[in-house]
Amino acid sequence: MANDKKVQSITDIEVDFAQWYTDVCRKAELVEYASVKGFTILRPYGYAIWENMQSIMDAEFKKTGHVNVAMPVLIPESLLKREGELVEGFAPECAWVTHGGGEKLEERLAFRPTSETMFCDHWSNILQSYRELPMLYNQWCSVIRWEKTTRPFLRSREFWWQEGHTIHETAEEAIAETEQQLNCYADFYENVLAIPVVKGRKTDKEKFAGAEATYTVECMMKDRKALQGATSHYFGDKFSRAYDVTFTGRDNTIQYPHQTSWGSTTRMIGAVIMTHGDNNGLVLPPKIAPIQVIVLPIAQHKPGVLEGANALKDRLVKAGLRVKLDDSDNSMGWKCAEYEMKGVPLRVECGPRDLENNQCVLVRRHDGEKIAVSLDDLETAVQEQLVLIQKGMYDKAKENLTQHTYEAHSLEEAKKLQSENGGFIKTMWCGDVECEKRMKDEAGMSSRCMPLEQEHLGDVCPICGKPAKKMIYWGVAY
RNA sequence: CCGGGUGUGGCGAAGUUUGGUAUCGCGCUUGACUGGGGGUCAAGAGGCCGUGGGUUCAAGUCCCGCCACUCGGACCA
Repeated sequence: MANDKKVQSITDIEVDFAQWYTDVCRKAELVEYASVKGFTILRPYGYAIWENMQSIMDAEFKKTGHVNVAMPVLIPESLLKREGELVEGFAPECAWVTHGGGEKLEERLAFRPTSETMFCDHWSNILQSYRELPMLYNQWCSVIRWEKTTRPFLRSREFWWQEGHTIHETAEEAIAETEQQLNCYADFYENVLAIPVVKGRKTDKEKFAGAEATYTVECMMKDRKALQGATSHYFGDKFSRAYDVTFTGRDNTIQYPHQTSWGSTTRMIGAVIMTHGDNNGLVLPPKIAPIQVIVLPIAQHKPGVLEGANALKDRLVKAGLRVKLDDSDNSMGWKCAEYEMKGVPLRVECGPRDLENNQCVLVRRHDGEKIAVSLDDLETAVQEQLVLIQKGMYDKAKENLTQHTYEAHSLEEAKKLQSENGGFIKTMWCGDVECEKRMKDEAGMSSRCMPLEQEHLGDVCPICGKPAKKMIYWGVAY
């Protein structure tokens, strides 16, 4: 029942995953393409999801002392270029402003691809004493990176995100911040988005340009490809030195603060789509769903029905839920399909027969289960279901992750597992970038991360045979 | 950036081979009947066929250029 195809306008997930994804994005009215390639319009429904994500995350950031700021959108070229690795990493994908008011600028300006440079520049002007540390900043904004291949949410030339930037008196504090924010992301993914993650450290090849260490949460999509969910970076004092950010320490010497940055983007919406979605469209976890409950009156022109349905809606709103009642003249079938496409977690059906029996019918989006409940218990029953749905969605995604994480002891085995099953392949690794490149060339997989929770799978690197240093996850990534 | 594909009402397509009155489905508007899984009927509105040149009595259709989008590859949150 749950897998019955009810929405005809969305390509089947088994037929063409990429097309299915695009169909969902558009049929659920999340995005529309804009007139410049790689730029998308986040439509009200899509933006509402983002707003829910934002408000939950923002509250978490504030709990740990972070404050929001707003930095300029343009970076002078000379400022951007002060740190070599960052320039190398980002310059190729910068968009540049060369003219202002019709006149050519003396120095061209980059649209921010990320804002480390501006935070550093700002700090170099305001920081004086260790007493002012740490500075725990965050900003919600969009950035521009001139990507060649673009897809809604997953890779666009402009994307919305939050970027946290902090400076600390000591390396230990900065490292602790990096870990804290990584855990913040992991918790958000698991508890809010209902997406299980693998927490780990990126290899030098995959880490952020200019970072000392990059930590990541990696998740697995329904097509078993990997998606980098969010990253948290430790910079040491590299940027501080490059941008001359200094403070007077407790011992009255000039010191360089230790820095972190961490970011998560609207890509998380893509992760939700590809983790939970099905052939009927989007499936949203209750915690971020713009509409948690859709109330559908049946035969609404019959006396008492609409009134009954409205009363029911009012009770749920009063209980603190995000509820909508659709009393449009569309047919029942149309409405069911519409809210399934949009991923509304719970549908409440309320018709003449139900009202006669003092009941209504709850239908769960993620598994199609129907439950008749007495109107006496409406609020508790609905709230209970939303909790169960949130958990049910996580469990289902966790099963996909666990089932498709494999262990390999040779390059051949890794190749075979990848081509037959997809998913994550875990192996030991010597730490050599050459082995990483070989895995990419021969098996098509990049390293995802070295999980924080290490397992001992053997003593040697399966690629080169040298002694192994770490257990590492591989996968085909978005 | 390399290779393939596609541009025709809001969306999806047919028509292009062989030049000859702009088609279909969905959606939209108005009204009626309906209503427990994308309802039925009726009447409407909406298109210089991506763009610029050329060939021709005549171009959506043929020729040349450009642009955009899209799918693979390389690069990336």
